[in-house]
Amino acid sequence: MGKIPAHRSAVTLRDVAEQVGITASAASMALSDSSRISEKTKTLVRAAAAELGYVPSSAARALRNQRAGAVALIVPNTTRHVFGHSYFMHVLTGVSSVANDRDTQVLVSTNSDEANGLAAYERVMRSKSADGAIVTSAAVTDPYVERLSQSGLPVVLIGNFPYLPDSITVGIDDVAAEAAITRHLIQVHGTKRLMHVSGPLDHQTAIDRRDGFLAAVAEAGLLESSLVIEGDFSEDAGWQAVRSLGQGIRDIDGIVFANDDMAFGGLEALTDQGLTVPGDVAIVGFDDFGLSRLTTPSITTVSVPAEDLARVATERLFDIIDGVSDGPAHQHLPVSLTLRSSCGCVPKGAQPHR
Amino acid sequence: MGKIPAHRSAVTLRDVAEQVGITASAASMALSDSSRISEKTKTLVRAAAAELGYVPSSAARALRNQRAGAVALIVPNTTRHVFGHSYFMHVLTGVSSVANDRDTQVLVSTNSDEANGLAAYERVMRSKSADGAIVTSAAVTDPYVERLSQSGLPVVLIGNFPYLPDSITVGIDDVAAEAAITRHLIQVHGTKRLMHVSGPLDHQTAIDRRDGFLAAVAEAGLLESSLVIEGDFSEDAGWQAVRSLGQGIRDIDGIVFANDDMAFGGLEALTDQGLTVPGDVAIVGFDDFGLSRLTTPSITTVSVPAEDLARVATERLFDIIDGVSDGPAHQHLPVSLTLRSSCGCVPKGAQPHR
DNA sequence: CTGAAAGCGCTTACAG
DNA sequence: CTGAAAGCGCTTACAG
Repeated sequence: MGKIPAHRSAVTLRDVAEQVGITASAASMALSDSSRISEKTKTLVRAAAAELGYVPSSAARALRNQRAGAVALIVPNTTRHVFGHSYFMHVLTGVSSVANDRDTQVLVSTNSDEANGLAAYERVMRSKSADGAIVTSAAVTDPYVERLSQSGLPVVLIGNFPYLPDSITVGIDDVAAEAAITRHLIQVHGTKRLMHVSGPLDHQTAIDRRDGFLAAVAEAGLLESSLVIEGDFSEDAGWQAVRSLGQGIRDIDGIVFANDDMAFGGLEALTDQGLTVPGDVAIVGFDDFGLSRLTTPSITTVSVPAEDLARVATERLFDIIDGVSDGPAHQHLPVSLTLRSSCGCVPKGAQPHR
Repeated sequence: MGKIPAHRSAVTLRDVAEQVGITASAASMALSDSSRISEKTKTLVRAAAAELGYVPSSAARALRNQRAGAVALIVPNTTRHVFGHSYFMHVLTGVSSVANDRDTQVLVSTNSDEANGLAAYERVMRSKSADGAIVTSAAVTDPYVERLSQSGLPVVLIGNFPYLPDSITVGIDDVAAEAAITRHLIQVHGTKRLMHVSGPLDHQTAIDRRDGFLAAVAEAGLLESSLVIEGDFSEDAGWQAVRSLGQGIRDIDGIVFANDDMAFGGLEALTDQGLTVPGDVAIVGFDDFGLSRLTTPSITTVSVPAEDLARVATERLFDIIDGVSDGPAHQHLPVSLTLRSSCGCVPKGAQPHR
């Protein structure tokens, strides 16, 4: 009693206004630099706001403006296992940086368990906690992605969703990229008997990369001598795929793994069997989220610009939220081939240590 | 005109109430299961809400209740580099799972650049976008952590902050853990000339782990023959530390790396120089965020329960928000030693493939 | 030009 | 017991 609680004393616009001797309305206009308010008053109000440490209430603003001032990053739990931690950190970083520039909060919805009937991220949108969403799911079978993208709410998907032609997407051309790296193996390193270890084929990314592999192999007339094994993007799956061939692995001279994690596992399995990489078998991965340059040998891979994808997707999302709806519905960002040792490009030991 | 926009038609409590023929007030009470409302009306209201797809406006609720219904996970950008992606995904997962159970949103503030004077996360709190914050910074020098923890706002820190005795923290006992794993190297594997590669010594974690190492070495009477090199938790630093000794590395028979990433780099450097691990030199790491079991040899390490830390911290945060302020100010969760090949425990090749 | 009311969507304290 | 007003903190359309 008599003591002012240190933290519960939220400073409101009214406090600022009173200090200057005007109404909250006027103070509001002053802070938004309205031409109705004199420069003198504006200066006074700004000073008072700074002195009192005024920060607008996000709730009041959201309610009044009918805008949350937040975007949601939605991560279906299955996706996390499929794409790994680094991918999401890159995406989160990209989303955050764009959102920060717009003074917008980032809400992460991992949908840990879809216990409550309504998917966690559906609630986020319906409660208007966020003005729009970035979705990173890739499972072809995820019904929520479809619902969300058709809800009319501002949503941008990262990846490719050919079965949702009306959605807005930002991705890479997985087919072309996987074809390109496969061609590299064939044309530069002369591999003739290739294996592809794919991702889970209920994921568009996995489908596309496999198709890219098959296209490159077919155009080189090597379809007959090639094979595809389905994995699940995990390091373990790469290991299993190599092992599953038994001694047959010795007939293979090139392996295109659909991501780096599987390449790590495959590399381990090959080494365990006394095969050298790239000497006996050349291998390549996909993603380049940070580990592929650290293995021995380092992994040749396709560098996916995850952070840029997120950044572009978020900018697109803001455009949609703001009613700017031009721009291509489906965008592809360029990727680059990162040539390292595992394909035979950089001689072992010759590469600088990072 | 005449066409009802599909998505902007937010259903409010008033819509629900009208359908039942009561006031919004009554509908509100019905949905919150107030004893003032008859069972019959409650049933009607619930049905109407379900039919119309009513979800309460988070902004209106927040404004009225003076509660955001969200917690913030604050990640100073320096920290991300220091602890890596996996650590944050574990923390995020832990925070999300507890927040989900409480129907609370998770807001991630990465404070990408502290351009706007006020740190991004200070704005989050001041604008009442979140009711409390989990902070994962570890830099001893971070002034914001101190300000935030002394702001009176509900804040729980993950880690140890001895210089902030009034803060609420959840961490592990880094000193004891590093001492324990060092003792393991000495007592079980008989190492006599030990090196410690520490983290950046302006981080409490780095200081504590170094102190743990020194304590164990001292109690074994090996202080004379031991040395400490400061790293920065990066894989590269581990590599550099080993290299920096030149041929002197051949006098070392045990290395305690302050985290796994540095152990990876160190392992590579050792192997490059023709030294075998654990044959010539036994090494151990710290963290166990997923990669240490995949290297060859796999890395013996201290398993840090990052997700549990986050979970406990978040539960604590909710208690504080709810005014429950008992419980220890500084909590330590137990850690476990995970014995693998790099210390010499599991004979090479004998371990099952993950 | 400027003052001050209305209203965003809730919840609960108050009046009847 | 129950109906309906008041008010959370903003912003802007409206009245003067």
